[in-house]
Amino acid sequence: MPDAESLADDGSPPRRRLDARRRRAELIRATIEILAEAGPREATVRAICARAGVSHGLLRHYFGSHSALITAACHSLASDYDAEMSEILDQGRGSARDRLRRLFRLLFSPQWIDDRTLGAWVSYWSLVRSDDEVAAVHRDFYARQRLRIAGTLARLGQEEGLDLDPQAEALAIAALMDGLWLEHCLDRSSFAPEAAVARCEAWLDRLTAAARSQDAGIAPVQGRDAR
Amino acid sequence: MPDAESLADDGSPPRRRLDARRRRAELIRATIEILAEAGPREATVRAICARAGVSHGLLRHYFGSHSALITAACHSLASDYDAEMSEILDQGRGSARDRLRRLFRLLFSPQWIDDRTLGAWVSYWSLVRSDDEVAAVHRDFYARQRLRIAGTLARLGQEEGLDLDPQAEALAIAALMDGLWLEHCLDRSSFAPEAAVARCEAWLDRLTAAARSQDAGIAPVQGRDAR
DNA sequence: GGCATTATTATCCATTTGTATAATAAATTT
DNA sequence: AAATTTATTATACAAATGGATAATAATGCC
Repeated sequence: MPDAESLADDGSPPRRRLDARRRRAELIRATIEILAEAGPREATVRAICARAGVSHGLLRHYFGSHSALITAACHSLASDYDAEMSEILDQGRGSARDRLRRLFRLLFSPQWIDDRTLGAWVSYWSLVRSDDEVAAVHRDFYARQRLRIAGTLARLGQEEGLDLDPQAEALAIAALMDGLWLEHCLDRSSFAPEAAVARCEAWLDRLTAAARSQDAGIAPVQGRDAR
Repeated sequence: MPDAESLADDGSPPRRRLDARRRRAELIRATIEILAEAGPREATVRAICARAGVSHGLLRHYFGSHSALITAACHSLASDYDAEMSEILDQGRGSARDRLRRLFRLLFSPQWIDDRTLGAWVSYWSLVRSDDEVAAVHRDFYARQRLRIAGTLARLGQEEGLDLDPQAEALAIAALMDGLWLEHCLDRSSFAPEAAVARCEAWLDRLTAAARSQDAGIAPVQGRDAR
C-alpha cells in the first residue's frame, strides 16, 4: 500500500495549464461565488482555491495576496453591472421611457434577483468602507451609473417636452431601485418582484405627471418639489 | 524582576464583577463597534472581548458561542432602529405628513449618516444571508418597519382625504430611504444629505398630488399607476 | 528531441481561530 | 466569619488561517 503522504507516481491529479487571463477569471468567479454564498468570513484563500479547483498556492502566483483578489473580484462585479446597464440605457433602442422600464424589468428578473448576487454586493459594500482602492472603484462606478440614468432622463425630457432635473431625479430612481433590490434579495417573501417594478414605474409616471402640470402652469399641490 | 508570564500576586488586573444584563450589553456593544469599524471578518472572539475589556473566555459564559453573540448583536441593531422609528411615527406628535418629514430628516442627520453605522448594517445584511436565525430577525424587523410606515401613510390618507395604497407605497418610500442612505454613507461626496431629504419629500408630494388628481376625476397622464 | 520557461502543486511555517477546561476571586448566603 | 455560588481569568488545544518556498510537470522554442 503506497503511503498517502508522498503521492505515488499516478496518484497526483492532472495539471491543466490555463492561460493567465482565463485562470484569473476563474479565480475571480470562484471568489464571487463564495462571497455570495457564505459571506466574507468564509472567503478564505483555501476555500476560494478549492472552489476554483486549484491548489491554494496559485493565488499568490496570480494575485499576490488574498486581499488583492478580493479587490479584483469587487472590481469585476461593479464592472459587469455597469456594462449591462450601459447596454440597456445607451446602446439600446426605443424611447427613453421604454429604456428605463426595461431597466426596471431587468433588475427584478431572475437574472438579477439572486441572493448569491446580493451576497457579493454586500461584501463589496463592506470593502468600500475599509479599502481605499475599492472605494475609488465605487466612486467611479456610481458616478458613471448616475450619469447614465441622468442622460436617459434628459432624453426623456426632450422626447416628451418636459422640464426635468435629470441629476436630482437620477439620484432618486437609482436609490429606489437599489433599495427595492436590496430588500427583495434579503427576503424574497416580503414582496413580489412585480411589485418592485410597479413602484419604479409609478415613480416614473408621477415624475412626468408632475412635470406636465408644472409646464401647464398648474401649481403642484403641496409641491416643495423644485428645491 | 517578576516573570511577566506567570502573573505576580498583584500583577493581575482587578476583576470587576458586573450583573449579567450589563455585561451582555457591553459585549454586544463591542461586537457592533467592531462590525462597524472592520467588518465581519475581523469580528473574532478575541477582538470582541478585548474591545469589551474582558478575557475571551467570558463569551462562552454569556452567549455560548461566537455566532450566538453575532446574532444577538444584529438583533440589537435592528431593535434600536425600530425603536427610534416607532418614536417618531407612532408616539410622536403632529400630522402624518410632518412625521414622515421628520423621519426623512432624522435619517439624513449626522446621527444616522455615519459610516460606522453603515458598517454595522452591511455586516448585518451579510449575516441575514448566511445565518437562518439572523434572517428570521430581519423578516420580523422589516415587516414591522413596513407596517409602521404603512400605518402612517394610511393616516395621511385620512387626514388629507386621499385614496392611497399604504402597503404598496410603504414599500417604495422605505426602499427610497434605504437606497439613498446606503449610497450616501458609501460615498458622502456623491450628494448632500439635503438632496436626499429633498428626494424623499418630492416623492411624498408627488404621491399626494397624484392621489388628488385621481380623486378629482382627472386621469393621471401616462398613469399606469394603480397596477 | 532537448532545453528553457513558468504554471502548478505539495509542503512547511508562524499565527490566529473558536471552543473547552480548570483555576481563581468576587460576590451572596448562611 | 465560613461556606457556597458563580463571574472571570488563564491556559490548553486542535483546527484553520495567509503566506512562503522548493519541487514538479506542462508548455513553447530551438
